[in-house]
Amino acid sequence: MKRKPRITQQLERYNQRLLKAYGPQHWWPADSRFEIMIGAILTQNTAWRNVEQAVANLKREGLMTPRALQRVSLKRLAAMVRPSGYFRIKAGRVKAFIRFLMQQYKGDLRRMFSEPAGLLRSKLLSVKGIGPETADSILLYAGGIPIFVIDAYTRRVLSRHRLTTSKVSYDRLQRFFMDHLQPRADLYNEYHALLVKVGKEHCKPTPACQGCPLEVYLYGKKPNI
DNA sequence: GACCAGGCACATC
DNA sequence: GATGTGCATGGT
Repeated sequence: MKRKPRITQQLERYNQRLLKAYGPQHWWPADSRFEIMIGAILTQNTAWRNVEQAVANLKREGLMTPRALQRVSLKRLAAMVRPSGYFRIKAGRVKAFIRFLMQQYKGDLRRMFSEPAGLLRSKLLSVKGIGPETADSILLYAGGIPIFVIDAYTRRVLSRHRLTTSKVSYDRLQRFFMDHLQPRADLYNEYHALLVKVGKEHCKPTPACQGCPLEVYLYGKKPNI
């Protein structure tokens, strides 16, 4: 059996360390695929606890369905998502996504996710307010499609460990993971969630590396990309 | 009060 | 392609 490339071994070692330290994260926390997609928009550059309040508002008001969100006024929607910040922007983004979902797939998620993944990704990216991270979160966490999600934590953890440079592009960093790991949705799901976890615990802007499960000897010397 | 949080669009060079 | 700015709430 062929020996695995060094980077693959290193990325797998990181995953094993994090899994051992924190256990499965069971992402995405939501009651439905639709709720995951709305949450993906609302959590843009925002702490998840704030999103929880906005999501709770929507559910309490019976708005967590494509039809209901299609009908609700922009003003009322903005009031509902207010706790998640950027509330006027995000209300517009949710509306834009709902328009896309209704026009392209008649609000049917099964129809949406039966599209070829690459085509669906590019269509999602064409919706105003859906960028690479939000699109990939929808594909991976709502669609179960094996695509690696990159976020600010992923960047910070890897660059602090000198696996990558700090300003590597989204697409390159995503390719870095996907070129060296098996294309498995369950693996990508947990790995990304664990990177967020260790980011929250230890890889803050001001490092708190004491007790981090990714110990110092795992640090590389030269960035791979 | 400062800083941060599971981005994105848009203007400008 | 890189860099800068506006968008906004809520917790530490």
